[in-house]
Amino acid sequence: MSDLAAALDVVGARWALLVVERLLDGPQRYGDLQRDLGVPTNMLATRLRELEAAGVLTRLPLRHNTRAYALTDRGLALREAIVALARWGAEQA
Amino acid sequence: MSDLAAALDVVGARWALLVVERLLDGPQRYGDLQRDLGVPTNMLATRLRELEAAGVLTRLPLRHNTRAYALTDRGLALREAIVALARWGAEQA
DNA sequence: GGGCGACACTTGCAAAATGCAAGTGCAACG
DNA sequence: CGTTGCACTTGCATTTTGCAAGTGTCGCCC
Repeated sequence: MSDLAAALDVVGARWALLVVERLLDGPQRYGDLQRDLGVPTNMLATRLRELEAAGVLTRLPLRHNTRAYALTDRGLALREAIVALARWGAEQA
Repeated sequence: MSDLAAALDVVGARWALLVVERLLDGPQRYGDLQRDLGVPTNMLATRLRELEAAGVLTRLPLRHNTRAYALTDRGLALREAIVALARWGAEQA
């Protein structure tokens, strides 16, 4: 499997890169991600589980039953790729 | 819609970026893409149609009933993003 | 000129991913 | 002790993906 295929195995699923992009601005809570991205709640829960298992993000416990999601170093390392893709997307206008 | 979401609308589907990556080495024929990538034939046909419609690649007619697929300038502009993603994928080893 | 193989697909259907809407559990607040 | 906010889960419809087999066209060979 190529390096690109390996990357897509982790962040190639729908919404995955958008979630990571949102977290580049700092830790976010579940409800914030949901509202900002417009992602279906079950998909968001699934992606967060997968991305956590892949070591891309971690859960930060906050008060009582709330938590925030934050990128790990591996997640932060996606910044370059995300910026490059977003720049390409911007050129389509 | 964010720039990243716009990009993913075009190249976010399964196999799309892998097809583009393969074409970065130069024009390829249908059968070559199929064998090299291991992509199901109906998916390949669908992706090639979509990527052509999006202006990412074009068909080059060859002899009789054969053709090759080549990246347009817009397709070539994906090189940076693909390299960045592949590099990230390689770091997972 | 009829059969054969290569090439580029299409078609039919099963399996998996995605999306929508409603429901669950739990802690704090009043 | 009922209500509210948050973080999910669950059930089911829709869409996407995948597998396998079939179609059409052209050139080649006998």
